[in-house]
Amino acid sequence: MIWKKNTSIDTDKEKIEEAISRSIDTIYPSRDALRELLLSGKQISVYVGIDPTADYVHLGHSTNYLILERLHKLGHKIIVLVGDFTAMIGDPSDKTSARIPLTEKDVQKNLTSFKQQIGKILDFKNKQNPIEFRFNSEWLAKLSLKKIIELSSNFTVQHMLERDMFEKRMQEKKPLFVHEFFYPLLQGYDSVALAVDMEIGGTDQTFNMLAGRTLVKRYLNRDKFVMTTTLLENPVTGEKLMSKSLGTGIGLNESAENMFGKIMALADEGIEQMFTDCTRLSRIQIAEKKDRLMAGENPKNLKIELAHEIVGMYHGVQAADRAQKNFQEVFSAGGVPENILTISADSTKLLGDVFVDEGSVSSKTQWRRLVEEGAVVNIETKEKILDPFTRAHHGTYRIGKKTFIRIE
RNA sequence: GCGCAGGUGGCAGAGUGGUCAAUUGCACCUGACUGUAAAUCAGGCGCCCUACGGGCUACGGGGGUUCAAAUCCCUCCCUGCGCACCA
Repeated sequence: MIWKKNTSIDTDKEKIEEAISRSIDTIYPSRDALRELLLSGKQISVYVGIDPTADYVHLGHSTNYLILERLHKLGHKIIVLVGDFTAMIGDPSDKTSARIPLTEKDVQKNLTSFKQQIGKILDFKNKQNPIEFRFNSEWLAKLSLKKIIELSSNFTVQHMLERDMFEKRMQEKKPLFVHEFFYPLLQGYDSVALAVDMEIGGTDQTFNMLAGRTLVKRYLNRDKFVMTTTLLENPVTGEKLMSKSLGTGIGLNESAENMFGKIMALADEGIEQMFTDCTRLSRIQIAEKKDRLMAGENPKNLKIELAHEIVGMYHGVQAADRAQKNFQEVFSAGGVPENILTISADSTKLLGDVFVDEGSVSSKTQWRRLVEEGAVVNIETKEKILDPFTRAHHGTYRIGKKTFIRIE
């Protein structure tokens, strides 16, 4: 890969500071060293790895891309590495991650969706300094057993076992498979193959990224920087905030209305972190928000601004305006959303069957429960549905708090 | 290879012949309260049946014993621990 050496590198102090101080947990070897490198005017290459087994990108991931965006704007080289080969092993950091061989088609499909979502943050159209996409199967699939053995010889079993996840599983006497040791090894080798200057990832990736640092030092005799970013968590319970398995994630491709609503449902305590990690507001602007909170302003206002800001990033300002208006009308004032699912049915059918067939209700038993709980209301007549065998008359229905369906 | 202990619902983890569709915690759903906050409280949480009742499918896979099995027996698969191996 050849790129122009004279790509202009921005060494603006404040911009650099913004890029290396925000949403960051730790920088290895040190923040000072990184600052110095960025101030030197040299172009560095930075990569972030993505998992091609799913096309789910949520607000927690956006943190990394916002940092990459800042670095990209400073003129640095950005590489997105698609872990199509490592996906076959499954990252031990996340025990739910799939260990399935993906077809090329799956990968391409997920990648297209990924680009579409991340494209709202990163500028994939920049021609002067294009963002590069690489696949680690390119080099990992070709590794010989000889090379693999050699790679393994860079780490001791004790070193591997130091990893939190492994240590914990040892202690809990849970299975720990040999092939799982290869994950950090192979991810580490990615850094060598790409010959990058820095890798960015969540704190859960620390071990894997540091393995890369070790290998880069051995094979390329260079210092690879590792930047770990903070994970969004519930400040009260410490629970991961954006968890697929816990169902708390806010996906980047969700509708403006859903996204707005989910952000409003987050705990107040997380407002500041959300502004820092998920928006482009400057540190100064965020400090102002914080001051208002401290001064006793209703957190709801700040949260609305947060939701508006974030929805605006992914759906545009107009959609954010609409989502806000919609939110205030529907939930604050008890109205009905503008765009609701409309299905046609006639009264020869039972209302419950219509909803189950449509998918809003998971089963007839569940439907019966919902009716018994008083969760189903015909909004037009303001009447609760009390009989599970009510026929599907025309009208607008609300099931629970969030589901609205109109029958024509 | 040998021995011992295990494999239960989305996860964790009880239950060791009928009262088990399976205690409990987390997650989830609904209601109350609210700012659709969060926290809290109450209820629910396999599926089907116009149901204070009935049926079907489920406790790693397969087979068996029994009127009756998640629970007992056989077998296969998987995991942990210990021994052996490490000259």
